[in-house]
Amino acid sequence: MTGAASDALLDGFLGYHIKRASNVIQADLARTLKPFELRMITLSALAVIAGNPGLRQADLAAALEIERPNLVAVVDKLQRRGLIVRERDATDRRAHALSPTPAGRRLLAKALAAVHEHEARLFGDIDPNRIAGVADVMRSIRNAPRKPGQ
Amino acid sequence: MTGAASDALLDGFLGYHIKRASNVIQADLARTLKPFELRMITLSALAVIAGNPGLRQADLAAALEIERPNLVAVVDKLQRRGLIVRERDATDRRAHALSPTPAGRRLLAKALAAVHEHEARLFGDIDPNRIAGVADVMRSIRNAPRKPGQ
DNA sequence: TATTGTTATACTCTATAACTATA
DNA sequence: TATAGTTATAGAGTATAACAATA
Repeated sequence: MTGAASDALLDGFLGYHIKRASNVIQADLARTLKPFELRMITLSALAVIAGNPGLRQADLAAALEIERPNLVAVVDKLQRRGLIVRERDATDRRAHALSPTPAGRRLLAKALAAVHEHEARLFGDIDPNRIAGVADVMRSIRNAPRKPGQ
Repeated sequence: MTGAASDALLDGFLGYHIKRASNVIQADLARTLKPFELRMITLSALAVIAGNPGLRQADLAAALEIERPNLVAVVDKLQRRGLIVRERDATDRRAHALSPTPAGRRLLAKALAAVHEHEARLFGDIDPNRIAGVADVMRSIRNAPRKPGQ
């Protein structure tokens, strides 16, 4: 046997299709964000900080559903680049309040515009109503009951 | 600022929603497949081999769109567990022909049944017509024009 | 006692260059 | 020259345990 192989046994699984599409999107987005020296997670963090100035790292981690330890390097990088400021919370000295700098807001705006172009390239042929429907399904998956860890 | 943070700046991006859902699915699927000692990629490879007995590794890599080097360990593992056989192709001695063993087919059937339960848990509340529509969109994303690498 | 941020660590996933053996 | 499979390697992404400072 040689040539194109069928994935018929996997075709009935939505998770398989989502994973395949997610890989394509991730690879294309990485190239799109490279000129900005941003990655998907760094951009997401910057966007949530810009949309919620003064929030704590724990709230950011919860909003993006990433583990707190994995956020440290991301926030460090944004701070070192002068895109956000990290200040001690006056009322709770354990917490760090995160806010975007003007430079952070400017870079975010440019990067989001590039992501728009990237999505237009990848999703441009798809009916906007279908896209909205897909987004709804993705949101409901996020809220679905999950298997408890052992 | 404390408490739930908004991701409003990211809400308009389909890629963001797909990534978030994909993470949830991946985590739940990993727990589902743990008793079988399979991961998403190992199961996918086994399923494609079972659906295309005798195919070459290069064809398997193309079918799953993963790099050839990353397939080696996956195929090794399946072979060491006696789930597939790897034979030299008679007409092209460079190539390896991959086929499932009876044990491989049995484990695949059990694992696919578990994945069905996992998808019912995650997607059970979603209208089947919408699920089919989402799968269509995911397939079209796979075929979308991509940014060339630098 | 519990929580915030952190360090250390490990495992998985993905990508690239270079090698070997065959064609 | 080109292709199939492999080795080595590096970079991201993700998860868990444990610690210091603070509540």
